[in-house]
Amino acid sequence: MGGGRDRLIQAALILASTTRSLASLGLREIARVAGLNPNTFYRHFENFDDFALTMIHQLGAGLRTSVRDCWRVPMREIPQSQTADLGTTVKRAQQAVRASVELTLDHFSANKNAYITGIREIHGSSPLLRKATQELVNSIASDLASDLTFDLTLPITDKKVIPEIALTVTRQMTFIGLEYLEEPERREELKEQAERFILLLGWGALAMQKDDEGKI
Amino acid sequence: MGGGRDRLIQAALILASTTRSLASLGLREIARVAGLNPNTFYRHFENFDDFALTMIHQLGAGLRTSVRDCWRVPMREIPQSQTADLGTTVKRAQQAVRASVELTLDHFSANKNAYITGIREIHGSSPLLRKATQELVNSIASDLASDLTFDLTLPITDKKVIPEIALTVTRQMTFIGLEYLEEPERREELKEQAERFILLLGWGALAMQKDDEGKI
DNA sequence: CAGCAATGTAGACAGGTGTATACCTCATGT
DNA sequence: ACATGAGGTATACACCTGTCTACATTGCTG
Repeated sequence: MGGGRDRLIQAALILASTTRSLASLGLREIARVAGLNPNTFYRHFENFDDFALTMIHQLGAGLRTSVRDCWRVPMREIPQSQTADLGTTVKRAQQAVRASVELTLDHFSANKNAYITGIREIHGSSPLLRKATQELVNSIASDLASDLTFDLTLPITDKKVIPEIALTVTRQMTFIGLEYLEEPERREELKEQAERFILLLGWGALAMQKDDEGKI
Repeated sequence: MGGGRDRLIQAALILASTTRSLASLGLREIARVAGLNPNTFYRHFENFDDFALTMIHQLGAGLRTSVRDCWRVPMREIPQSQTADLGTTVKRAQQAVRASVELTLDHFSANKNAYITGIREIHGSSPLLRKATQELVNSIASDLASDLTFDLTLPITDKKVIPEIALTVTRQMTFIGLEYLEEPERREELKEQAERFILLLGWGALAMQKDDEGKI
């Protein structure tokens, strides 16, 4: 019988996403669900912190790379701006955002347990796990910021504002994503809400910049 | 010796904000910190859920009423728009937002333990506490939405967008507020970040509306 | 084949936990 | 003046937890 390590991680994932927070799980509890002797735990991990951290990193690495495409693929289909007139560019951007939101929320559904477990630790009680998950959020946000600047040549001059928008969107998707998972009957409404929120930020960035230029 | 009930709540507040999540605290642990016999717990509360819920409600009621003024007071000092020209109105709005953010973050500092304990349960593991804290967030957001519509007569026609902005701002302050408490050296930066984010949403709402009107 | 490292198991220990039962104290209302 | 009930305490029980030591199985490698 092999793969005890993975079985422990799988068991913890199920337990954490359905019952309590990852940090509050017990080593015996996890081993019981995994169908293993409690001591097997020590064959693979030093402490419980070690276990939880490798789990977060493993889950996080998977989510980070796969969620990136949810935004990048639709973005690539937008033509570089400034070629066509502003009206059609905006319309295409809107469609891209809609497609991105759709893909991202599908990604939440497809990785439900991982998202629930991870998000639960963002504001959780263990400083170690909090730090790890917040770094993950920051990584995903900075991926998004890179893609926004390179793939979608936005007419935004203040380069500081794009990372901020990316971080805000990523954090907000934390809330909306969990609602999406927990209240399936509101899924369409939540998609529209997320889309509107993101477009609002985009519009805001453009309008604010135009105002600043007018003043200078 | 009296006030055992309050001493239990105070003890739980200290424990929850400094060590683990409220839901994962033990009844004996709390009584020990309160300097009381474990069984005293049962004199005041049915279960642990009962205890945690009354605690959330008590803390929440206090926070809700006092945080409302952090926004309302500066808002009241803005003149009704449409009287002066758009330029000065925008400037005054910006100052009001800055003052509101300042007051709100001071409010976080003054109620640090309560905020940490509460926010930790928003995405926590106990469905009961999650529901209670999310309702609290929704209440605060809807207070803000009311004040925005009545005190600050915004030129926004689509009435659905104001509650959405209020909810988004409230949720985002969850993140920024915790960072503000945990990283005092970044406080000024965080204030500016919060201010920019809120103004971005406001600009976005106005710009998007202007665009819609142009299309009709 | 022998040896070895990795993986899993069994049993035991000290300590913490929720909760039930019983007892004490003291202010309050009649 | 005294019964009553609320708040607080002491003890005990069964259970669960993390961790230690010792033993068994497996598969690879010389």
